[in-house]
Amino acid sequence: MKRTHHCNELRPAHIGQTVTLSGWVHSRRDLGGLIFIDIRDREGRTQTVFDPSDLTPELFAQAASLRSECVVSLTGKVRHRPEGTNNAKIPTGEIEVGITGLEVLNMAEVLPFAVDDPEVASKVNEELRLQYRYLDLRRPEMARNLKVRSKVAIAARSFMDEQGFLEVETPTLFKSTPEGAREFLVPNRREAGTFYALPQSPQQFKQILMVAGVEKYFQLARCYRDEDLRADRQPEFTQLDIEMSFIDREDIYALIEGLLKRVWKTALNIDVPTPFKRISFEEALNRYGIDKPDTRFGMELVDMTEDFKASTFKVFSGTITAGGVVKALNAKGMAGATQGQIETMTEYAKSFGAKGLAFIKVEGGEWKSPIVKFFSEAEKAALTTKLAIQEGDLILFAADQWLNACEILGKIRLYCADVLKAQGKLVIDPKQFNFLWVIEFPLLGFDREQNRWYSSHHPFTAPVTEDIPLLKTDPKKVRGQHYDIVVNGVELGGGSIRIHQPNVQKTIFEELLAIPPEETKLRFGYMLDAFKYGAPPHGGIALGFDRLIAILCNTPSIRDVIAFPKTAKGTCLMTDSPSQVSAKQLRDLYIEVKAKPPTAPAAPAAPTAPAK
RNA sequence: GGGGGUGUAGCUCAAUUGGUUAGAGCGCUGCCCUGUCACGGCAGAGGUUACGGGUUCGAGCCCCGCCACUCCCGCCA
Repeated sequence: MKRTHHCNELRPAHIGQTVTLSGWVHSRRDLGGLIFIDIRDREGRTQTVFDPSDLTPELFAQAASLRSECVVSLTGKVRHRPEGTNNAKIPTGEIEVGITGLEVLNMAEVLPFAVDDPEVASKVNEELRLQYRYLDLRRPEMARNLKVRSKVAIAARSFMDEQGFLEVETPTLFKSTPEGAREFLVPNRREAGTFYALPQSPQQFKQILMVAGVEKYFQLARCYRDEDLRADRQPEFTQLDIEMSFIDREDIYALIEGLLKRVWKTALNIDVPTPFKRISFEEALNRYGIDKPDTRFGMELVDMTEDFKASTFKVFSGTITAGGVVKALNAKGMAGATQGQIETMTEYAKSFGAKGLAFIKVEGGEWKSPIVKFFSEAEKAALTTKLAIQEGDLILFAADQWLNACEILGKIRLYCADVLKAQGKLVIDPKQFNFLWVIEFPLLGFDREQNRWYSSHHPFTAPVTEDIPLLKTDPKKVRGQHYDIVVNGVELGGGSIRIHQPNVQKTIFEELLAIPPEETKLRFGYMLDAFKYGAPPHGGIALGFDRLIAILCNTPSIRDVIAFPKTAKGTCLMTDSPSQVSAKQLRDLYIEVKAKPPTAPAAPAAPTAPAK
C-alpha cells in the first residue's frame, strides 16, 4: 500500500475518497469498541477510526496492539467527523479516515521518552535527546527547525545565484595555519610527521578565488575549530561564506541587507526594513559597552568623566587623572536588587580587573550607597539629570580605562536586562529584530604580555584608506575596513575589505604583526605570490549559518538547529565518538599514543598525541 | 584550565532538621469501555537515589573523590 496523501493534506474536499496514509502512530485512544489512531508524518497528523463493523476481528485486534511510534500504512475512506467532534487544534480536524486496511510496517518498542507531547518532550534531558537523536528529530518542533534550515539554505543559494555568485567548494583538508583558533589535525599516511588541518574558514581559498577571477563567490561552508564549546559554538559549524571583487563596503552592506530581507521573508514572513543602522565600534562601546549591542532596550551607558574630574571621591577623580573615565548606567527599576545580584555584578567588574563596583540604590526617596557621602551637590545634580534618576532605579558606576569601563558596564547592562526580563519588568517582542552594522573597528590591538600587535579581525583586513599613513606612525589609530552584522545582540557575521597589494600585506605581516619573513613565506607564501599576478581589490563576509537559523527558530542553542550536534565536551552521544582506533590504524599513520588509555569503561576519551 | 547548576522509577519531578516500607503525574502491563483527540475507569509491575569511598545508631540529604550533561569565564586571528 503506497501512500496517496500526506498526513496534513486531507480536507472536507476529499470526503468520499479512499486514501492511504503512511506514518507513525502518534497517539492511540482505545475506547474498547472503537479505536482512534492519530497517524503522523513529517507534515502533520490525521485522525483515523477503527470501527469493528468495517473490519475483520483480526485487523481490529492488530490495531489494538499498536503502540506509539509504530510505523503503519492505513487505508480507508475520508469522511466528515460527526457533529460536534471536530478538532480545531489541527488543520485536518474537520475530517477523519474510516479505516478498512492496516499494514504494520514496523513495530516500535516502548520509547525512552515521549515524542508526542511537546510539553513533556521539550523538558527531556538533553543527554537523552542526543543519544536518541532520531527520536528527538521526530518531534514537530525539531522537524520544523530542520525545515527552516533547509528552506533558508535554499533561499540563500537562490538569492546568491540571482546576484551572479558562483558557489565554489573549497578543500576541507587544508594546511595548518597556526594563527587564531586551534585546529583539528589530520595525519598524513604518506609522509610521517606531516598533517593536514581542517579549515577554520575558507578565508584564504576565497581570496585566491578572487585572484582566479571568480569575482563573486559564495559557499555554505563547513568550518572546524578545536576550541571549547558553548550554546552557540560547536566544533564543526556552517558559514555562509561570501567574497566579491571590485567592490567597496557599501556593496557588501547592500548585498547582505538584501539577503537577510529574503531570508526573514522566507522563514518568518517578516519584512525587514533596510538599510540597517550603522554604528562605529567606538560609539557601540560608549553607549552599550559591547561591540555587538542589543538595541532592543535602553539603559545606555552615560559618561560622567567631566562631572567627576575634580571630585573629592578619589576613586573617580584619581582614575580620570590617570587617563581613565567614569561611566554610569541606570538600571531602571532595579533598586530592589538582592545582595546576590549585586555580588554577581561586582564579580563581573572584578573579572575585568576592577577593585569593586560602586552603586546607588534609589529607594524611599533616598540614595542608598556607600559612596554618595563623597559627592558634591553639583555632582549629584549632574547624575540626576544625565541619568534621569527616579525612584526605584539602581545606578552602577565603572571608573577605569575607557575600554575596560565600557566593557564592565556593558556586561552589567546585559545582566540587568536578564534580571528585569525574568521579573517581567522588561518585555521584548519576540518578533523584533534590530539589525545593526558595527563598523570602523580598530585594525590592530596590542598584546601587553607578548609586547606585540595583533589583528583584531584577521591579518588580511585592509586599513581605511586615509589611515594607511598611520600604520607606521600610530598603529593604534588605524581603523580597519571591517564590519560586523549584529542582530539583537548576536554577532551574525563579519567581514572586511581585504588587502590586495602585496607590499601593504607584507608591512602588516612583518612590521606590525612581527611575523618573521621566513614564517610568513611558509604560511602565507602562496597568497603573497598570488597577489603578485593581478589581484583585484576584493572583500567579503561570512555569516554564522547555525546562529542565523537559531535566531529564526527562536532558540538560544545552535544544537537545536543542527541535526547531529556534539556535547559540550565534543562527543557524539549517539555514535559514541570520538573513539579509540586500532593499533594498525595508528601504525599506518606513524602515530603513537602516549597517554594512558582511560580506565572508566564507559568513557573512551582516546587522547592522541602527534608522533614527533 | 577555572567557576556555577543538575543527576532519585522508562520520562518529568517530590521527599521537613539526617529518622518508618523513597512518593506523585505521565508512560508501561492486565481488565472494562462505540465518539475520543491530554479519552475515561479499576488493578498491577517498576528504584544499586549516576558511580566509589567516608562520617553516623541511622545518609537520597552531610564530607571526600569521580563520571556525565549543562551554563559561564578563559579560549574562539
